[in-house]
Amino acid sequence: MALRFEVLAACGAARRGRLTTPHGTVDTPAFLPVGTAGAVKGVPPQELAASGASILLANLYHLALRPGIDVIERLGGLHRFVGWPGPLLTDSGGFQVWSLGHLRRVDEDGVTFRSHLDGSPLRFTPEGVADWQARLGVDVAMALDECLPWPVTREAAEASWRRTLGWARRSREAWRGPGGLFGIAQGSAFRDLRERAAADLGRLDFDGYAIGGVSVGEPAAERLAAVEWTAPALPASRPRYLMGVGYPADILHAVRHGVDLFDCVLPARNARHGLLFTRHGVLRIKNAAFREDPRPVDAACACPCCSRLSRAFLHHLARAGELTASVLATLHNLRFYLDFMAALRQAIELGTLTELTAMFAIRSTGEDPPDDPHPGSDPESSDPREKRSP
RNA sequence: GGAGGCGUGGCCGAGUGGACAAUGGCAGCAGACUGUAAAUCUGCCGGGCUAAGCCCUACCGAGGUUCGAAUCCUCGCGCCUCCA
Repeated sequence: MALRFEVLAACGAARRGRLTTPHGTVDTPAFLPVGTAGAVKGVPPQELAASGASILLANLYHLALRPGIDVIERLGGLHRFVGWPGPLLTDSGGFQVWSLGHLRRVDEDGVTFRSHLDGSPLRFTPEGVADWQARLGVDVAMALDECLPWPVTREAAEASWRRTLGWARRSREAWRGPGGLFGIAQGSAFRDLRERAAADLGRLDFDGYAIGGVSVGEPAAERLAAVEWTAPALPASRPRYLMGVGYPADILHAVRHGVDLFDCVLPARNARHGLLFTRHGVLRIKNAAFREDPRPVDAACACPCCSRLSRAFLHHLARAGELTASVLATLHNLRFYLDFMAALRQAIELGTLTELTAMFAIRSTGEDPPDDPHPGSDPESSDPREKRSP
């Protein structure tokens, strides 16, 4: 078996684990920064390691389109190509079935995309996707799945799951890579379907199991429910991976239900858009309130940004549209997420999970963000400009 | 001295008799973002109200023509270009 997963400690359903891959180990719960095209936008691979990342996510659809699987293979595989020697996971392109919904056609055998770059057709089948990921040499490959939009009828969700399950089976049989292969459970917002999907998938003996089909625009309650239904129904001996989630509160919630791995574009994208995560809540650095704020973004953070730069400077760079603002903010948000995950791991070992909500300014789980017309008025926040995380 | 051109909301800049509180862009104020077609997108952006409607004040200034003027005329003021 290419991957080994051990559960080192538990706290309720939450697990403190270790995933061993061909390119190194991943302490779980872990967060995977999203490097769609091979790098997190604005962050060189070396800096990523310094931020505390142990495993990086890249995207097969985007890499297959550009520069092409052949090119990466000839250049010595994905690790060498992107300059990241640690564990790598590639998403299969299943998410693009949703996000690029108008550019693809799904049939029983697979998916045909029309390139968003030049319109040329590109065929994705379970076997082809497994083969590409094997040739890239990734540590964790994802089976091709159909990520459904929300909402969707029960009939559509059921038919889709039957198809995705077939693809999962074919992927499992086709997998010849050096790393492990994860299957992805779907089921949309239907409890019995979610539970059945988890059970169906669990019988296929994957190296890990993902919960897919969330964070596609559904209400928070449904997203949380999908996790609560699916996670416990997946094999306990393998890592569980919640794809595309989320805010710290979502992550904490999922960890409490036994999820081990997460990935999300939020820390990187929000950073580029001027939204910074801090231990005192969220902060929109471009807001006028920070123009002359000499304090660091988060005094408790050791990222390159917080260790010597002021909010005022970051505010200035962001307003000036300077590239460096994005770089610094991304470095910070990633560091925040990775610190959060480290704290989560420690809390599971110590049995102090509950205290995290205060440490990282997490308001609650299981609720949509409140419609507060005056955010920042939380009495627990030391500064009215620091807003609580959703 | 002569000839011509131009002055529009914080800035740039459309509009050249009614559909104009006045297109755009920038700046400004706020918000969104969840397995990345995102360094993106959205809302507000003269003032006031018993606000999807109404009322004021507005296109350098002052007069005028007209049912009606940012748009036409006259006179100022300011700026620019060319020729001497």
